[in-house]
Amino acid sequence: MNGLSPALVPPLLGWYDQGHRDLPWRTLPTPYRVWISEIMLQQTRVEAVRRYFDGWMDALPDIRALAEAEESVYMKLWEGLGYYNRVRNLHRAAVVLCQEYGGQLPADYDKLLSLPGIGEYTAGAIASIAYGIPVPAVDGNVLRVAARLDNDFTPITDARYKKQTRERFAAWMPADRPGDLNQALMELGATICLPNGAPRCGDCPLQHLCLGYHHKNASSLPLRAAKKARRIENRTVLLVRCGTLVGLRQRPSAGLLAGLWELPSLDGHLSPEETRSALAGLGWQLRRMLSLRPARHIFTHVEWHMNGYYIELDNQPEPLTFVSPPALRATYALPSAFRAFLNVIEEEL
DNA sequence: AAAACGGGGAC
DNA sequence: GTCCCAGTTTT
Repeated sequence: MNGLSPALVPPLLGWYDQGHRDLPWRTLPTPYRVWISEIMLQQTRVEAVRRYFDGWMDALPDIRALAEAEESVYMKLWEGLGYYNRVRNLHRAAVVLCQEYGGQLPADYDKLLSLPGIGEYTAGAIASIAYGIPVPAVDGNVLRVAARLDNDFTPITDARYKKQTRERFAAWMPADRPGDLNQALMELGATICLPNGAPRCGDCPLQHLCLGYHHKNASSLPLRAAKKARRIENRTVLLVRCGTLVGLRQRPSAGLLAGLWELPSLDGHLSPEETRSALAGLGWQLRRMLSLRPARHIFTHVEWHMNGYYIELDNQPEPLTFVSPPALRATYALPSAFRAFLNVIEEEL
């Protein structure tokens, strides 16, 4: 009954070797593939990443291809995956790698850590999985496993708890198979030591070491800090057509959904009359206008409550960009928030 | 230390 | 509805 200790290594690796999920980025764990997969996996479930990984690799097979890619290309490949600064940082890091590291990811934890988008977890994951360097990779899974193993009620959202956990693993990371050990810990968290009070302790290879199980606290752990309430933003979204073309707008280069394309919108929930008036003031020549079914989209810290209008125009006013549905599908990265309204022209997309 | 930053799947 | 995910960066 040791809690988090080196005693977990043999049973955990033994369990991992008996069978684990077959993940595309693990079949050929080159540094580039490990890097891309780890960035995609930040705050994102494995099943979501599966749909993106191979497409990315086909389009941008190596670091140099990424460094030389147009912004619209890598943004489109990331469309719908969220946290879009991740893909901008991937590109920035690829440029640095080509300029300063000969187009290779360095086999060095601190050099990896210095790259844009690579923090403590990701540096540890790349170093251990791609290069066999004995450093920990402490993610949300590992924090949950650690809190239960130790019967520790410290909120795992506390930055000190994460740092402490990382240092405890670092003190005894085995030189043999550090990448598999890190992956086994995450695999355990994702398949056995499940969150939300639903651990499958009966199937756990570490049950005999687990203080949380011993004290019957496994399903009560870990503790997390309370979440903040989201603010609500009311928008009036416009699905604009001019002939067969769709009117898009590019979002500002900073903030929420930075740099992505979007359906144009107005602040607040506007009535048809208010909308007509506002658009006439902008020089939009309305031919036709229909109400669309309202929709909501929930982000981490804000909710959009959206009313929508389908609008046909006789002109193509600034600052809109008018694109054909095939061009929209192929080239313009649109966030998921507008999906409900785009469904109106789904058959064209 | 807290907030910003997406989206979706499971309950 | 709530939870939380193979987190990082900025404030």
